[in-house]
Amino acid sequence: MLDIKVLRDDPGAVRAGALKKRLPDRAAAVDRALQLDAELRALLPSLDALRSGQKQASKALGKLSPAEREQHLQQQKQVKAEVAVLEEREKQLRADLEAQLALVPNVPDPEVPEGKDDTENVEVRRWGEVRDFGFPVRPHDELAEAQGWLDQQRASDMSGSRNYFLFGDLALLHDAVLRFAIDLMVDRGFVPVDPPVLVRDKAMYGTGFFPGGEEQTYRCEKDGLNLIGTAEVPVTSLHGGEMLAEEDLPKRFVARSGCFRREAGTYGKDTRGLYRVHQFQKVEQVIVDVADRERSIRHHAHIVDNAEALLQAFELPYRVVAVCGGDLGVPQAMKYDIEAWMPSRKGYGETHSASRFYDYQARRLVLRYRPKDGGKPLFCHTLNNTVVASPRILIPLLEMHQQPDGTVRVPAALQPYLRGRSVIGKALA
RNA sequence: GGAGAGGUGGCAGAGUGGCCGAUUGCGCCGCCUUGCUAAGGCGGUGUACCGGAAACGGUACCGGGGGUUCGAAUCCCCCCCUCUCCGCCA
Repeated sequence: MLDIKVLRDDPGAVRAGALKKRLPDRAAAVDRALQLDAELRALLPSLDALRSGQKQASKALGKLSPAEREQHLQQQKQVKAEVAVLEEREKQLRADLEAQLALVPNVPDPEVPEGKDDTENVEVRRWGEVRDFGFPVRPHDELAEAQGWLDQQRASDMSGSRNYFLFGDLALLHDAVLRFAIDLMVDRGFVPVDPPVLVRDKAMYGTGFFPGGEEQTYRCEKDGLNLIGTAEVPVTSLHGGEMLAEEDLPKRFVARSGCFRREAGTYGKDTRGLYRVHQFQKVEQVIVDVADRERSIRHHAHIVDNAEALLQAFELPYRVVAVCGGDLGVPQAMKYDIEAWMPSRKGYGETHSASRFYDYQARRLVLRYRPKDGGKPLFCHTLNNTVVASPRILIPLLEMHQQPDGTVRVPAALQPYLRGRSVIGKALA
């Protein structure tokens, strides 16, 4: 949610931002919001004056004699009816304004590249070499099935497509990457969190997933709860509605959770293997800090660096891309994706997504802090990034570290999490 | 799932129809007293919106939403949450 004052001051910039995100209908919401805002502001002075009169008269009424009282009572009933009409109008306008304002996307930063979709994201840097294997490379799913580590057939029979069973050493590796990720982040000063995975609409709305993301979300209608697609939702919402002290900021969290995504509208896309699945585990980093753009930008660089440290420890080549306008979500002001090299895809595949929001989420969440100098409360800035998502990360791990005989080398950083083993799997025929 | 008690400002905690946007305490800010520290005295201190250059004025807000009333933190209804007891249970 943007401040309505930003729309009043510079509607053109907000409209242009929505268009940069390739969301023309959301750009139209800017004008609808301003129209409603103007109507509301035209209404309020007269309504307030009317209410003021009513309030005073009511107060006086308490002190009148019974005879005078009767006469004034009739007058007051009239006023009451007038106020009721205007209040109804006010309520409607406020609700409509809120709804339109919620549709207005965050304005992308100037540094966000122009572009229509992910093919126009701009590479910022690369790390690591895409080595020449010198033997036929097995796709991760074939390798994993051959090792007895993966069963997608029975998972589909049981739970539908895009589900999986992991077994044996791959199940252990899955857990190892997650635990490594948490340790890495705890070492870097983040507070570990195990959040709820079922949340009310308020948290989905507050983080900007609703309205718009309903089709991507599993919903437990009976209880009015939603399964989260990322721990960003509960963790960023953690202090929603609260007034933090500046001394408490920044807050840095690292959360591990199950993540659930319906993947509606992706039929036929990434159908193979463990790339796009309905349920996965993710370790997510979230930062809440003061309203300072420069600081947000620095945090953004840091959370990208945290993810790069993990990929480097996993010895996986990757690149960082600046996400273009058309591929940017509604609430984000700027986003970097990190993509690891995946031989079976013959390309880089997204493993991390680092977003900064400024106060867009905090406004929706009413997440505020009181500045040290005792000034007016301000909305916080929020950011988040993946630390690791698994099983997706297992794709490059298996594919890049496989050996000619079908065994898989374990990077040194992960060996402590596998009881010191440096290789997993048996020699395949 | 059943029974009860509660949800009030940054925090704690009064307030059962008009004198309440709300006593008081803590915290915070300013001034004063005081060799330092500790302690004390006086004053100030909620949020949002509207109007205003500002001073300031107005309105709304006592978990959320409806209702009764000229008037609601206070009475009624629905929902959410917290706590205690009982039941069930990984």
